[in-house]
Amino acid sequence: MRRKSNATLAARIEEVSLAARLFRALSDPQRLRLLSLISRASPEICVCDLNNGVSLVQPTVSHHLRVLKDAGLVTCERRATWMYYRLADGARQKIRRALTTLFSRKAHA
Amino acid sequence: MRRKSNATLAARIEEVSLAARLFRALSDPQRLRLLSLISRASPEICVCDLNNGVSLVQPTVSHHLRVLKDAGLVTCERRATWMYYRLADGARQKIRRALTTLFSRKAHA
DNA sequence: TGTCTATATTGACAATAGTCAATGTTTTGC
DNA sequence: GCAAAACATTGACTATTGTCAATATAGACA
Repeated sequence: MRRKSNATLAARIEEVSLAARLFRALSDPQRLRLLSLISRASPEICVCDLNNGVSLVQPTVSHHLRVLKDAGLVTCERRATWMYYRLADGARQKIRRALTTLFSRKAHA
Repeated sequence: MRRKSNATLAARIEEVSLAARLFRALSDPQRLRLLSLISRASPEICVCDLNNGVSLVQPTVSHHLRVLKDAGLVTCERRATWMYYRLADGARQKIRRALTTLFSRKAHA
């Protein structure tokens, strides 16, 4: 029984596309700095602190946070007037899996 | 004796910038597919095979290969009229190190 | 209700990036 | 040297992205 089919090929193309979107979220220095600040928080950090952490105006920070959230790398929660961001569960694993997909020998169609 | 100084802060900013550049090279699906083809080759692959591997014209493939090379992810070598690309030594480690920089708790200034 | 604070969204703009056609460069073989 | 093949580079065009100013939204509190 063959292990590869058109279905898995299509799935692999989708995987590559997902991986690319993930890496794109990581491809800006300011966004990387924000993610770094978030990932080192214990376990969360207020947006106001993030605003102070980079040399960008507030709407730009908000934009980057949205990109990180859309990529599934962070989650946020509102408490009172403040928004708290934290690393999403399995964010590191998600990236590691993307790399595995990229480099593993067997996965090729 | 304090372990962090302005010098290491500057170094960290540079590290973040480098990491972002690395991830940017990985942020395009077609380029990711090319890198995937290269990484699965044993141990190298001819550009003509890469051209057949994606649905892009030759100059576009050449452009993507240059981006990958500039990022230090692949190397190439000419033999006769053919160019052979292979994964750069330590390409995986380079990415892994970028992720470590990004997520490690201690490295923050 | 109204005001203040924190954050998000919208709109505009410049810069960057992906793509292709056309052209250039290098090597081979006659 | 010349023609052909393999690959790279250039130039042009469009789409996407990062940034900011202006505005909107949501919650706290008087």
